[in-house]
Amino acid sequence: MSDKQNTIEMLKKAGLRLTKQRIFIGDLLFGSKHKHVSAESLHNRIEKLGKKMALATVYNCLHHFHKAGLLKKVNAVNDVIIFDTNLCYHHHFLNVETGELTDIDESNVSIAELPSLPEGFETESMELTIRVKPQT
Amino acid sequence: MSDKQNTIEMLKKAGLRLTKQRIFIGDLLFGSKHKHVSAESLHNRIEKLGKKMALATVYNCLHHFHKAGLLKKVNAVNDVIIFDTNLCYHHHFLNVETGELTDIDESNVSIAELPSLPEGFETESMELTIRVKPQT
DNA sequence: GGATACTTTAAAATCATTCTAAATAGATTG
DNA sequence: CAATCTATTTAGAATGATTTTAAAGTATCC
Repeated sequence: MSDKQNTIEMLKKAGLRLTKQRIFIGDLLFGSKHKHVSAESLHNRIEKLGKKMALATVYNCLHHFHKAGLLKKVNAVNDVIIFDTNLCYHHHFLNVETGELTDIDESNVSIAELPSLPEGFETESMELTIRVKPQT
Repeated sequence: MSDKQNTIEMLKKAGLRLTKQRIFIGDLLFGSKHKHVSAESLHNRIEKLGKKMALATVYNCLHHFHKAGLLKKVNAVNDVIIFDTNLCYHHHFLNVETGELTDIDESNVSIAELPSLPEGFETESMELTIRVKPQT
């Protein structure tokens, strides 16, 4: 099954309409490796590949994918929203100089104790961010 | 020693000039309880107290306090920078509906294992964010 | 194929934040 | 304490990321 077919299946399953733009972006994102993208960075990549697409479309698409559960939102430093194709619970190194995120292999972290949640709340997600900077 | 005197001592020690605005903001922030503020929220509070101060001044002041080590920056959801008067290493609950942060008592969390850092990097800080939402 | 509802798009609008340049006010020195 | 120097405040303009708008385009269903 080609990548394109995979993406189409994925979008269908998620109940999203099959548009050229979504299929194109889906192909870029849902390959073998997990990726971190911002709307801006993804748009740049698309333009470099010679495709024309409105930046607003990229924003729309990322938000739709997120709502459909195909992407995870990650907090980043430089007030840029980062989307992560790795949906499972995991943690990040954040390079504070560049804003670059790197996955931390899940097996390398364990949180031994957790506090009890406030009354009437449930956990949506949990993320450990280790901010790193070049050694001085 | 009055609060005002405390603030003045604090600013002096930090090598910051003593301006009316900084002393006023210092008095608001460095009381008994730890606080989380954004420039916007702090500015609102100041206006409600009947003081006039440019929003840019609040931004400047928060950044200066941060550079001087009097405040910690915290990543938040709604692309709003939050400053925290609690300087020591600690974690947060984040209410995803309201953006409200609550400190997690340090003794309630322990991170058992940590991954090794990328080559040539050192840790700047580390934060666990537990995103919570009202129970459905 | 045609009606309908959802998408894409370019451009304008918005929101948090930063910058600019002029006016003001601490700090320092004589 | 006055003169000077330099940092800070301020209003308003500028920026940068994101969202909205309204019109044109396109997927889906019958």
